[in-house]
Amino acid sequence: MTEIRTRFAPSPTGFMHIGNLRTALYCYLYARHNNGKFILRIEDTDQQRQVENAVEVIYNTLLLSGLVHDEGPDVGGSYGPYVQSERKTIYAKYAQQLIEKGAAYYCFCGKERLDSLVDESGTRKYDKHCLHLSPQEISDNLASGIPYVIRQNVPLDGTTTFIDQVYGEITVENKELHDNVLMKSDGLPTYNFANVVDDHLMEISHVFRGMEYLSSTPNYNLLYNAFGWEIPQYVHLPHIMRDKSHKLSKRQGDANFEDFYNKGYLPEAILNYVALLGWNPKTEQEQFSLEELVQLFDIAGISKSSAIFDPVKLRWLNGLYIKEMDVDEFLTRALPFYRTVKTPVSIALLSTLLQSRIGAFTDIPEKIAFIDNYDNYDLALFENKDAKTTLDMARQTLPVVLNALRDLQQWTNEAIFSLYSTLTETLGIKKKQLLWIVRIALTGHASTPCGASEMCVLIGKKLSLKRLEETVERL
RNA sequence: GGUCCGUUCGUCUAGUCGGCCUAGGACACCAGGUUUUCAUCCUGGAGAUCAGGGGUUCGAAUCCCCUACGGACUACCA
Repeated sequence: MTEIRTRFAPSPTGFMHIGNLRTALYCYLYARHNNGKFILRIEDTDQQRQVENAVEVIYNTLLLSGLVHDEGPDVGGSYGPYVQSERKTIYAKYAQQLIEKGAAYYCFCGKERLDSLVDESGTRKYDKHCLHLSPQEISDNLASGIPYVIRQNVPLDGTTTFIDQVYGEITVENKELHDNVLMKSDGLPTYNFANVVDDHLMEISHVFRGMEYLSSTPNYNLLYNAFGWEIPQYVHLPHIMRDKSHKLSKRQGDANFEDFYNKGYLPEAILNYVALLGWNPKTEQEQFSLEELVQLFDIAGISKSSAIFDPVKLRWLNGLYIKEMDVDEFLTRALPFYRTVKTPVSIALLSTLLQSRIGAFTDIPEKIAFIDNYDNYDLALFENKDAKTTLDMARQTLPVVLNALRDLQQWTNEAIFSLYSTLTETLGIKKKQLLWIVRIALTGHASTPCGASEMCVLIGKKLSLKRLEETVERL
């Protein structure tokens, strides 16, 4: 059995959006699942659309997400070069072969003539005008330096059939196909040509790509056949949508890997979520490590219909991963987001409090803003229907609590909490009531990611007492 | 316009060769419980007549046909 070889072939035109990432993931999973090779190839044949640093973005994304490639521009391999712009002479050679076989031809038509071919529906189909040029005309044109392209010569009759691993058997009439440009006038190939040559030369066994290529696949097969090459297995993937009728686009900004990463999403969570968008693992499990995904991945589980990207579910999954992180790791990731806090607090405690309460690390500044934001809070907060607390109750309770806390030697959560417990008895109120009142006095907020004793530990004895004094004063 | 592809809860989906589907799970939502408010966690609820219409069949979300809607392609972009 021949080796499984998959390739991720992005063009360096900007960010790595979620759809791209999923294609890379599936390529990776399929290759690893079958002990095959995962190859990275850079498709940079369109010089106009090149974006500075886009290749670095690709490397970085693959690196961060753990999708390690076996061959590629940076790691080498025996099928190189892995950058299309460096394979120029290869394409030229094969294009020549195609011309000799009659499967392609020179075309000297200019823009004006091409535009004149547009029909009433706005479609422009090339009329094979240059196919009928005499050898003499062709060599004259070539000699006089008239710009040219090389076009595929698609048969006028017959049909082309292929089997896609996701969509099944697809048949198209050849007369519906266009004589695509294979080599551009700048000497570089189009995707329509380069992908065929490269996939063959790199011995790619399974071609994973977006389903936008489904309708041009017959063109590619005609090319494979003209060369006498074996056609690879096709795995066309449904699109990931922003909403019911819009594809996720690079322009949208927030749908790319780097942004999510920078917002504090974990690569494992992003990968996990993306894997499940359009693929079903045949279990009801929702959380998977990359290794588990490798184990389970199966083309049969890929769905045919497009999926809408749901940031809410990604967030939930990310929260799950965050809760499972070990404390030190959490602390490291969270630290940069603590900078906004001016009040000195216990970072370790803050982290344990936060870990179960955030869906992404960028939630932190907002979640901890209450620490600094204390002055002149609304005293009406002491009135709570649920706990049945009143302002009066606060007036009587807080001075007692304040005194008791002043005398407390051990400033730990346990000590403080048990102090509260004893005080409820001496004051004759419910624990829930005391805790509510004290927490309000310490935080000035109805809802905080910590309780009345945790807050004391968090901001320390000095500040705790100061805040309580302030509140007693105001009451 | 033409060609190709798709259509199950708001969203991601299960549903292999028609019967166990009075359509299952997850997110989101709602309610209750635990908890030091919040969050976590636990329990429960609501939510799809399977796009619509015709067939085939004893029986269809599952097979066939038509219609509608959505998407892709129709570039010297990939």
